[in-house]
Amino acid sequence: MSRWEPNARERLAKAALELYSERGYERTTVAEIAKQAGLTERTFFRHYADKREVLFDGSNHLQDLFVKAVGEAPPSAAPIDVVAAALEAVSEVFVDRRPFARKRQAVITANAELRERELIKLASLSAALTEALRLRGIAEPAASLTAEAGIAVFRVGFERWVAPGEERPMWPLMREALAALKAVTAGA
Amino acid sequence: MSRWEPNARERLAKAALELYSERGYERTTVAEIAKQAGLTERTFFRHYADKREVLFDGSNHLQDLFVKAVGEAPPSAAPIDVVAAALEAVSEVFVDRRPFARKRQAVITANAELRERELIKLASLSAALTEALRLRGIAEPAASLTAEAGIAVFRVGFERWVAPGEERPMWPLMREALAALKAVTAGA
DNA sequence: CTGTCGATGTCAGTAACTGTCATCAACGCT
DNA sequence: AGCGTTGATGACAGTTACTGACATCGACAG
Repeated sequence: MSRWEPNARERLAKAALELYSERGYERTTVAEIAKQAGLTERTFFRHYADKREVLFDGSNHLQDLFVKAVGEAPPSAAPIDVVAAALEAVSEVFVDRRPFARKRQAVITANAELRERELIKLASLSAALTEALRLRGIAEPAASLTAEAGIAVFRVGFERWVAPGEERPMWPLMREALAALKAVTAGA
Repeated sequence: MSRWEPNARERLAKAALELYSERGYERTTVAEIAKQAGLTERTFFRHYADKREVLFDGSNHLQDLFVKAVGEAPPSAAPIDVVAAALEAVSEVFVDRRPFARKRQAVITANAELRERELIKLASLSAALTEALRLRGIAEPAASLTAEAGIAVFRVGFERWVAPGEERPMWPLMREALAALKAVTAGA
């Protein structure tokens, strides 16, 4: 018999999302989250660096997926097609996650601090993508710009995918966004 | 004779940049900044919403410049050319600001909280750009993607412009970044 | 049976940020 | 000249995010 209930980290993440949804991020204290999870405030900060981070536990996983997909693309593929392949691979793991994503995104969108954190996670993703593209022999600034463009497509596609009423799967939305970007940068 | 020294806001911004540069952002307290400026901590928070915002006083001005330049582009110009024109206009105002920009950027790059704030300012810029493009009749998602692409170019170009040893003016660097983006999204 | 380990609790402390009230030069009005 | 208002600042108390240090005690290896 264990001394404590297992899965402290997951309990904290769940409690945080619930409370942020109900009362709003700002009117929720860390002490309340910890109490809801049957823990203390100090333990919360042992699992998450700060009050925002608890909503971004999956971002490392997402980043790994992107990098892995880039690494597995055919060697001959053009940079933009590598990114497209990564977007397709990533889209798959979001199937069945839309209800959770919507709840989480509503919380993030409602608070500036959380939007900041989301942006730096996307920037980190972009940096990892840049590095993965460079490993394929793509030079700067093409690598950075391809990565930034890919993240821009991901952002726009994701926004539409979580939008209320939207029911199409993620990949077609990403493909549309990518096509729109290509059309726009083509010049006229 | 005035009751207080004038330009409290500017004094605070100057003191903050100096102290952040010398000791680092985290080891500087708001009380120290205020004291250096001959004011109190409470007054600091009357001028700036938080400890980060004091480094981003100019971002509204930059945003206005972007929007204004988009509005003044020839009506027949393609979206990407409108953004290019805006980048050129914006580049002009950075002449003579490179030493200041380098000092400020060094502080921001060294701290995650400040990078977050910088990212949300760029996101706000992107949103304003999107709106300005929509006012020209450009539909979604082309407007968003053009704006995001423009900001990506600005980011890459700016990064090179502030890099140590770089002496070329801003606009050629922006032009190069834009050309690289076009090359990359063209598909190869 | 015993010693180490690891997750948690407890507690004190710092600093960012906020609400509230007081102060007092400047300024306009009579 | 007198006087009420205004606006920028100071003073001060309070909340809460976050950190460091030390204590606790089941699990587990030997």
